[in-house]
Amino acid sequence: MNNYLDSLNEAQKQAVLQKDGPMIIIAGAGSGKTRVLTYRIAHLMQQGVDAFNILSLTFTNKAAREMKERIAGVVGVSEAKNLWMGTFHSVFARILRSEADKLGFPSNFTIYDTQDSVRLLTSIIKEMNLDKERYKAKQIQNRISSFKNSLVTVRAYFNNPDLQEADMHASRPRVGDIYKEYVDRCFKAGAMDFDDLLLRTNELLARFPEVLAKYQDRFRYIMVDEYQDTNHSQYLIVKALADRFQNICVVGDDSQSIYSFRGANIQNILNFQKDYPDVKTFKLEQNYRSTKNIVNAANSVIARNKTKLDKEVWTSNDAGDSINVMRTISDGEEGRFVAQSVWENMMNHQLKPDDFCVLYRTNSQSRAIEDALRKKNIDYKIYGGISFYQRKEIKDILSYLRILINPNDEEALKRIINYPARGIGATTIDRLTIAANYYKKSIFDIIKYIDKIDIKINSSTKNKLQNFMNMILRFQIEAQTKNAFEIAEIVVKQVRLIKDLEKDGTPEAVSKVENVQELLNGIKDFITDKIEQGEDASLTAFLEDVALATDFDSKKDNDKPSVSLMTIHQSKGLEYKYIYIVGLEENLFPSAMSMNTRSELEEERRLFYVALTRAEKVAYLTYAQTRYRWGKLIDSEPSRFLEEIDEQFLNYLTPKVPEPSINRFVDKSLFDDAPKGIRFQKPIQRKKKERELLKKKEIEIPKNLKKVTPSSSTKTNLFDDNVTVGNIVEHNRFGRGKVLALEGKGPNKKAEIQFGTVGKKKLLLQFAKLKVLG
DNA sequence: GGTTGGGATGTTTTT
DNA sequence: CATCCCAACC
Repeated sequence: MNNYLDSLNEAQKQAVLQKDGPMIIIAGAGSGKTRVLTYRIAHLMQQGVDAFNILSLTFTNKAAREMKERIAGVVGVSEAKNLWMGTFHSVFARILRSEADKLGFPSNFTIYDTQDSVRLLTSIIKEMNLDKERYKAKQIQNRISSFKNSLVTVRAYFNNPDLQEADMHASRPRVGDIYKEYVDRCFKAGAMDFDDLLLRTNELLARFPEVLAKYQDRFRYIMVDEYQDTNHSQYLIVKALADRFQNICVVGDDSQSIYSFRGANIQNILNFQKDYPDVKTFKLEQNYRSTKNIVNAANSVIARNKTKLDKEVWTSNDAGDSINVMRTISDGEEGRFVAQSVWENMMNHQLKPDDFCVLYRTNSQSRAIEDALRKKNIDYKIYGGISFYQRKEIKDILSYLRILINPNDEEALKRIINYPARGIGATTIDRLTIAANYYKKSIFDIIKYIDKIDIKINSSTKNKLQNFMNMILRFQIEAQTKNAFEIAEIVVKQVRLIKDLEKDGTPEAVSKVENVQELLNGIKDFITDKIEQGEDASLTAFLEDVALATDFDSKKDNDKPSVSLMTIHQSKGLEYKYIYIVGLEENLFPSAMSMNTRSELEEERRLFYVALTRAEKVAYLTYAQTRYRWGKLIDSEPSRFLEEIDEQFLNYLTPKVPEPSINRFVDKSLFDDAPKGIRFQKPIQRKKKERELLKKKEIEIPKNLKKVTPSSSTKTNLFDDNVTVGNIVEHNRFGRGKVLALEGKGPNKKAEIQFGTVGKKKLLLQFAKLKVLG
């Protein structure tokens, strides 16, 4: 307990012992950064700093949890509990909850995820009658997000001619109006998106000096990990909070800045010295993680970047193996190579699956690896991709829970108001939305007062709306006396979400039911865990946890050892004995989207640096000559990063220069002006032509003629009266079936038919075009 | 108003 | 290849 300083090297020790004033720790990859942070906090506490006065901002919630555990090992569990530790988003979400009223938000505001934001924008763009091709919701969402990350509020936008001109230039003059409407709608819904959690925190601190003073006084010692990946908004929060005591310690590595696409500004770390002139700088340059070959190879690549701080990462570890480079024919073969290699290494070196990690640039690359590992019966786990909480069936249930907490949550309401189907269609929702905009109320409020306002909705639909509302109100009452798990269980049962799925019986439906079950278990675990810890176990707390959770946060320790598969971005801060970096091809890694400017390419290079420095012992770099992308086979060139590694550290498992394949003898451009093939014409093109032809024909056929022409078959009849109970009939899609019952008259006449393929169906005879077989 | 299948369309990375 | 959107159909 008191000899923790002895385990540190000189540079680490200096950083731990530096107590007051601004300081920056430049921490090379694998240099024991977490160790330093942990001990520094523990040391502060031993020096008499109250845990309540320490704020530590980490990059993931998992990192926060692990650090807290390690600190608890030094200072004890009960003291460590009082530390403020977490991601920017989760720490400030918590603060915003307690101060929400000042900003006009309810304390149980909803957190919109990206999907919610995009849906809301889609709806706004539609309501404004804008061309959705020109105003793509996803792109607009991105743009708004970047505004918020650099603190450009709606008003700031309209005061900024440059930004407006840029949008004008992109033929999107209404971006500002959309932005304004989006912000208003979020406010009305009592919702904040991810960026709002930071932007509104800035607003809170700027507008309310007494609030700023309160948190400045509380957070007397502030630490920020992964500082190279903070954005402007985060930078300002930190600056404001640290302004009084100036006890600010930032930790990071400019060579590992990889999140500029979401607003991270590498200048924050590069310019830290300018912000705090009397800053003390510490450099951790000794790498404890990797072999000499890996460290030096990584250095040789990152040396090509121009934008960087001066530092020299070195190691006293063994030289280790050379870095293996493998070329394969296809992405499929790449996967098989990885699986085979993992298997052999496990056998030859007594390793477990969790000693291995496969890294790739894009999530879609996981598939080929996955297939190969599965065939070899090697356990694996994929991180990222579509998270559990994004799945439709899960989001639907969460939307019910969100509505009970905050009935104004527009996106949640729209998801579930007609799921399961209760006869509230698109037209009704549109009318409600218009009314809500007009009265400046939420849709839920409109439903509440539907009898008191002028709205064109018929009484039976009004009834359905009121039934829906009453159901939600009933749930709300239940929620007052029951815990999050109980209420979730009630919702799932009463809304019959599972029942329909169970009836379905398809493999997809079965897995959905399992997912719902898993969600319920997750809520239960959450509650017991929180109660045990003496923390907030409310439904609001759970929903917040879910909104800000990452894949790693949900990882259970009791999972069986498995090979990890993830994107390089997600691998930040992790380490594995064996690392496979796959897909080292031009246009994939570096990405085709990130080769236009020097700074983009430098970020790709940092990404490669991060990937390689995850490895402790052995690294494999693989690339494929052909790869499926968008379902099409394309040729690939090896990545430039392979060329950039100093060759002395490499071991080629395949000859460096591939044998030219047959199609490489032929210059394809020779045929560029050849007539578009008769035989090899793309089917899509043919279909397009067919459609055009059909269109022309349709115009030529008089409409009334079509009506009287039921079908080419004389045996079918539009007003089919010769269908009787017991008939065997044939339907052109459902196949053969037996008529079980008839109901209705004339055009409304329906038959209930038992089909062999699709089960029971009720069909209107008018449309069904049944062929009576007997 | 609900369902379904075809078709268009899009993939970098994520709190 | 996979998802989303829309038209056609029920």
